[in-house]
Amino acid sequence: MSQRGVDAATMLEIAERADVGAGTVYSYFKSKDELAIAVLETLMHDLALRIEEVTDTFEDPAQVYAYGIRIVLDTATGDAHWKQLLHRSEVISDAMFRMMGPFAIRDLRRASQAGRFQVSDAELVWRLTTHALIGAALAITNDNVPPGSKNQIITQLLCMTGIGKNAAVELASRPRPEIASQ
Amino acid sequence: MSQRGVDAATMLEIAERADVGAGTVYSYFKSKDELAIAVLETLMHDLALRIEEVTDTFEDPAQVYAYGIRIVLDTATGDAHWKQLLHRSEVISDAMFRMMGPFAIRDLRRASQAGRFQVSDAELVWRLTTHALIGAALAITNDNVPPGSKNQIITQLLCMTGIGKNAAVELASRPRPEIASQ
DNA sequence: GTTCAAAAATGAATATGATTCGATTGCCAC
DNA sequence: GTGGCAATCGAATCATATTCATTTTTGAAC
Repeated sequence: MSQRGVDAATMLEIAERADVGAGTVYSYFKSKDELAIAVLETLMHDLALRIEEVTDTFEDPAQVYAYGIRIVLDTATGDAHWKQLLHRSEVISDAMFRMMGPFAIRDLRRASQAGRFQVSDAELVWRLTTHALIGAALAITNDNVPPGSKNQIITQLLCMTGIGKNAAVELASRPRPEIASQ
Repeated sequence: MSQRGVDAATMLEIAERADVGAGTVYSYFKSKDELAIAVLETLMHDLALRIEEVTDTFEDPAQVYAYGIRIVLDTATGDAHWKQLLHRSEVISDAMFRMMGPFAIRDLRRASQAGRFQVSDAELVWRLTTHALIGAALAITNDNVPPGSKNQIITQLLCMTGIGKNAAVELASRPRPEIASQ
């Protein structure tokens, strides 16, 4: 249903692909925007779960967080579905804040308790991070930032956790296990 | 021309306000989007110049940067024109990157040379900062983040410059001279 | 198996608003 | 005055999201 991005597709195309009439979509979603948000939320939640599967075995809670945001960045810049969505960045960022927030905020707190991060307001840090991350993904997609800067992007975002520059660099460059696809 | 936000207004309203025919706008701007971008760029550039006026007298280059992003946050959350524009955050962020970038990136470099910041890629830091800042402004406007968090927002963003947590807190809480209005 | 009311689905019609374009106007050089 | 060029106009076009009167499906009751 989100093959080419909800925004790019017309409601007619979406309805056709779903094998329903044009009006039927509206008995499931109040508006096109709401449909887009629902698709986004599904996408986000799925990715969050796949990340959890991998980070389950990590020792360092700071690494759980770092791995998560890196995978989001990789997915947002690599996956065709996501690329289409990127030009509604405030909608994406918000969906990300809500769907992945429970995990991310938990990790920020855990890592703070473990003395790795120094985050007093985890919600705020996560809010800023989502916007910056999606913005960075958009910039890479538009060739405004080279894909090779991904490591540095993650490093900068980790700096917001108060971990300190050197530790951030180290954390961003740790090897990353593959994530389950789809 | 941007009384209520370019996006909210129809092209007919815009044309009317400018006392021209509906089609005439298109001899100046290729599309509504291009018009919105032009308005945005003007807004950004004006603000950048007004900020320069104040920071001209600052001693500490780090404070120049900190003051600038704080004023942008205040303006984006306080000014009616800006609020309307916020829900196209990727467009705003991009205009901000381009129009205020020359100043901001200069300040990031100056402060780094002065040993206050530790920024290796000023463009990247500025890119992330614009997205996070506009995202934060949107969050405040939508009551997702209390306006009282502004100081902390600036603190977190300053952390991306590698200045360190304590120095960031201090920098964000310095008194701020008034800026020229309009 | 038939009946019928409620629920779900339909898609043609509506509404909104960006964009186009042929006609019109204003302007200037000669 | 006149020809021609550029700017301007706004009605017509086009694209799409959304609505809603009608049709179809469902499933409970007999």
